[in-house]
Amino acid sequence: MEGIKAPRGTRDILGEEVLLWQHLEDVVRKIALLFGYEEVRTPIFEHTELFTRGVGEETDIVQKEMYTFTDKGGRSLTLRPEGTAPVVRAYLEHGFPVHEPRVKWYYIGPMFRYERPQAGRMRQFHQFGFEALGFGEPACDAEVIQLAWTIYQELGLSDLSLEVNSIGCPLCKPQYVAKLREYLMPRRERLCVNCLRRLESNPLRVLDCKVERCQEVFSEEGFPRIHDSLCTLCREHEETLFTLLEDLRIPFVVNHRLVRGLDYYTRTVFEVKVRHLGAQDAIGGGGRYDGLAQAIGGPDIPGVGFAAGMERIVLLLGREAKPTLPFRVYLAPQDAPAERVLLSLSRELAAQGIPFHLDFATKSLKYHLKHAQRMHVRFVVIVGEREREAGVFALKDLTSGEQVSLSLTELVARLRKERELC
RNA sequence: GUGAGCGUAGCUCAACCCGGUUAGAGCACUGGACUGUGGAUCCAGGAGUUGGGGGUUCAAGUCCCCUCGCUCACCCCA
Repeated sequence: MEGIKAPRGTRDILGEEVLLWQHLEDVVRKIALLFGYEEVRTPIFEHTELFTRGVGEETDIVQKEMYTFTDKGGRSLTLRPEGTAPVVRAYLEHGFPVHEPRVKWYYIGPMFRYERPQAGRMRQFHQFGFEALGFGEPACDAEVIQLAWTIYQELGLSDLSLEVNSIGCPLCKPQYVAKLREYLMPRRERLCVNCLRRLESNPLRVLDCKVERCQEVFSEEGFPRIHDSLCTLCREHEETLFTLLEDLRIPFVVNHRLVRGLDYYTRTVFEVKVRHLGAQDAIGGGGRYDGLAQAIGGPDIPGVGFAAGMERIVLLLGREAKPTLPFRVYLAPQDAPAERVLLSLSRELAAQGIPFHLDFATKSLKYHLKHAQRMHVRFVVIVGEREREAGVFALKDLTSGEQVSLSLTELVARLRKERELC
């Protein structure tokens, strides 16, 4: 067929699924407000350089997943693959380091990565995220994790696991990388080709290799743990965070192999996983990125944040109870004059804050009632010749089947009451 | 980028192995039985270039090849 379809890796969100998305967004905004995070909206595309420098040349995102294009002015632009670098760019661009160095922001919106789609992975996907810029304290790491945890709880998600690790800072990370390389080089025959490549380009990433033979190497006695290479400050940071998480009664496990894909992370990294979601089981992750602001040309500003995948969360929400449909009144005119009456009524309902669906007289009453039922609407207002002559509105309750004649004021009062009860 | 599975009506599927007339059914939709009253029942109707192209054959939805798309997995992540 010549019909144009949504491009690969994109999709339409419609029908009842929209209610799930709205619910998720409502919860995110509510919890953000509670924790004092303000919304920031950055462009969907940025200069490519922001991501190559901010996310890291060696990352999968930059090497193979970016939607990069040249605009008519010859600029290289990229559809944002993640939210943190743009937020930090906005922070720097608007001079926050000088006039308000400590901000807590959140965002919700689409991200783009060129990958083969599969369950829970799309080329256009959506994330919400929180970023605390200018905060170097471990308590802020704890707050961000608590924020994430609170949202998942508010959404009623269960079976979640939180993994935490520290990958050090520019002082101690290189020392560990050196140790790691030193340990692995004599054993390189036992590593997969992928790990051999990463050992050169991005050594930390070998840790989360899933090849069993590689993991055997990493599990052996004497394999250097990143934890043992942390400098004093990083170690203190980590210990404080763990204590605070325990205070907050947020269950977590330390995963010494958790490194995460983006180059900008320092110290704390964490990931939230869920069972029963197929291969793509991470529904959120984040960490500290004290080097990011400098990497994209700003001053030395610490930061910590997290991002969550909304498609994956909606998949989980969809398995729970169906969303409750909003209250709505169906307006069913029987003839042209009745359309005028109901059109006027609709203006009154709108003024009173009562949602409605107005259909038109080209359809039979039978159609209207059937249609109203299919829309899960409980109340139908019918106006035909009889009602017009009597100057009333017929209100039918589809649940009980009963029907009453009401004046305009009675009708509005009744509907307001029903809406309250809903 | 690699691998596997799958593409038939708006949706779910049948017919495919083993080629054979006009590709069927349920749901949904529209109308009617019921000329102003839904859910049930019955009847009727619209709807398909069987993803696209090529090949084999007297004959292709069915077999073969190519291509596009979808799905899942690898990779990696959200």
